[in-house]
Amino acid sequence: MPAGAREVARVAGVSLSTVSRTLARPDQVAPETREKVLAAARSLGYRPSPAARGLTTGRTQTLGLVVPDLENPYFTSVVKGAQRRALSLGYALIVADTDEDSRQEVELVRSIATRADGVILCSPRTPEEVIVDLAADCTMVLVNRPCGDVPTVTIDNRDGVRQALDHLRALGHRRIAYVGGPRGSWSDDERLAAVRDAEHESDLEMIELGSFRPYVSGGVAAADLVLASGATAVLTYNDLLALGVLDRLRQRGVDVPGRMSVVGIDNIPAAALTTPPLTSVEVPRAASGSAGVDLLLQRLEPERPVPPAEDRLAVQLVVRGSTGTAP
Amino acid sequence: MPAGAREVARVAGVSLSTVSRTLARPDQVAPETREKVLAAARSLGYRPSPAARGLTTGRTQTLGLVVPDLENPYFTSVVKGAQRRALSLGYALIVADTDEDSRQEVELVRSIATRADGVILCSPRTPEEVIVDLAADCTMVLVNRPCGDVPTVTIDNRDGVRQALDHLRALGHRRIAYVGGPRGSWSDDERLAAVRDAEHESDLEMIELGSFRPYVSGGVAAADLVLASGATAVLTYNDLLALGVLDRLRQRGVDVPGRMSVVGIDNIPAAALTTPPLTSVEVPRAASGSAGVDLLLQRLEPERPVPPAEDRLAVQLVVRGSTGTAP
DNA sequence: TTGTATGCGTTATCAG
DNA sequence: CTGATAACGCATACAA
Repeated sequence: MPAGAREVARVAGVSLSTVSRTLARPDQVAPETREKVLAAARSLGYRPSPAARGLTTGRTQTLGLVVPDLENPYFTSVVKGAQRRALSLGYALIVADTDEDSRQEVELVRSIATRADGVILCSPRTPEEVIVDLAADCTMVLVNRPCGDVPTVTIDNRDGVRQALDHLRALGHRRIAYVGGPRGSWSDDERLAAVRDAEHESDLEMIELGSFRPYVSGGVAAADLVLASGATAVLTYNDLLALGVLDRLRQRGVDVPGRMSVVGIDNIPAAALTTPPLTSVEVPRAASGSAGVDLLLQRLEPERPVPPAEDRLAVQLVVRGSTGTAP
Repeated sequence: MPAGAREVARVAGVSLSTVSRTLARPDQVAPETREKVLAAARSLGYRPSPAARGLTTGRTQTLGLVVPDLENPYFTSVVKGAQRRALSLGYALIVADTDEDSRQEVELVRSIATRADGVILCSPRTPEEVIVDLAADCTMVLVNRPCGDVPTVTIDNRDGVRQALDHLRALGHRRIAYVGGPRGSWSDDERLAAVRDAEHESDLEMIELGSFRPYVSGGVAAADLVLASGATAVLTYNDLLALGVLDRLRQRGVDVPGRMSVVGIDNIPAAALTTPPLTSVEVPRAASGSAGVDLLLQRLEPERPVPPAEDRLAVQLVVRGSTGTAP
């Protein structure tokens, strides 16, 4: 149904190769011929077949993105950022969700890798060896976890925790709980490490709780432990956990921030809408996705002049109503 | 780098076509040969090139999905549902976000259509003619808006409004505001029509407000109008608007549901987390995406035995704390 | 049941 | 600057 280059050539009265050349390197064809070809192409609504092109060039102009859960607001933003950037660079983006099941992840990535020039993988908990293995025969980059020498874009987790704890400390809190996320995830490791550093380098007394699954339900469960711990403030692994904590505290009639201050990490959209609004560490989620694309393209097209991809994104505490002076 | 069918043939000691046949129609090849081929393929990590296959078959085993905004929780779920279903049927899914800019939508769809066997389009506000035009040379289906004779999966908007209003009426409310969404969107038309029907068929007095952009900010703006209208309850076009309304009401010290009851539509995850939790009409968002894929496949592979795709999905009111008896 | 030959739509190479 | 021709990797007649 769609017109092919052959027909464009016929209509324009030139050869097939001239058509191809006109579209690929317009400057290597006579202006006059160029116009004829372009006109013919336009009138026929010609669009080169990416499949055919890919066969000879080896490039599909398509990237892949694999995340654990599309509905997790964190990854939603990563997808948005990656899609936007990919599109603007002329690439389509295949998106896949592993449903938190890292077993099918390898197969998924391999499958996508055959249709794409490279894939961006968000996989917080998959074993390092598995990823290194994968990276051996798929060109890929990682988001939010370093692994071997696979190119990675990360965020400054430690600084985020530091900012949050500095804030709480300034408000007079000394006994602070940390509600941990998925044990073994790089982010949780980093955040936990920063928590311990803070404890050693200041007069803070940190109480480590967890791990919890990084969803609202986990936070609900954590809240009671936090209360029992005698802490006057709590920092959670992410905002979803914080939302759960807030919800449970409200249920139990605990005043926030009067009796307990709460800080989350990620600054997802919902954070601004709770009662009270959640103080949270803003992390550049969309920028992570965008940077993932840049990093990947840097490998795919070293000649393209892309901005030197940042690989360690900065974070910034956003103070809202859920934190106040210590009781 | 990746092994080709030719090499598999060499290793297995058979011809190229036998390899191809073994994978496509295993029963038309001698069991013994089959094993040899499969073994060779496995040992080489052979994966057929989708591009090459697509060239001869005309199918890419890829679908496209275009939405206005990936970060809108409504579409996030549609994407999740579509991705899941596509994957389970052996298709990859290219996802694109128009950033609410329907001008680039046509080009985007066409571009994706060249790489996919069909595309699912969520486009609430694009003019009908534009879509009909597009559907003329792209095989596509629509989600959440009927248009000409393009296959569409919709939800039962009218029934949703009816359920919401029945609920409020049962609680004694008689004067109810409706905060409208994007004028001209099919969903808003339907919901508005249901609102008017309800007014004519009962003793309800409906106050139409709007239109508002279907985001939290719109709800914040709408809240003051709602208060001024003398209504005792408000139904919003969607949950995001309802969240905005709730937020503003809290700011102004209005008791919910004591002085004002609030009902949203969509039942997005955040609806359960507000204070008070939001009563909302659950709409099967993920199922919409899933059904979109089914509908598309029904056209692409009429022979495949798929469940007869439902094209009008049912909704169900979920009552939470934001609604109570009329003051 | 298996192998041979041809074509899918494009790019790339090379000769004109 | 342009045109003929050979790949690209696989599927599918058709022949054996």
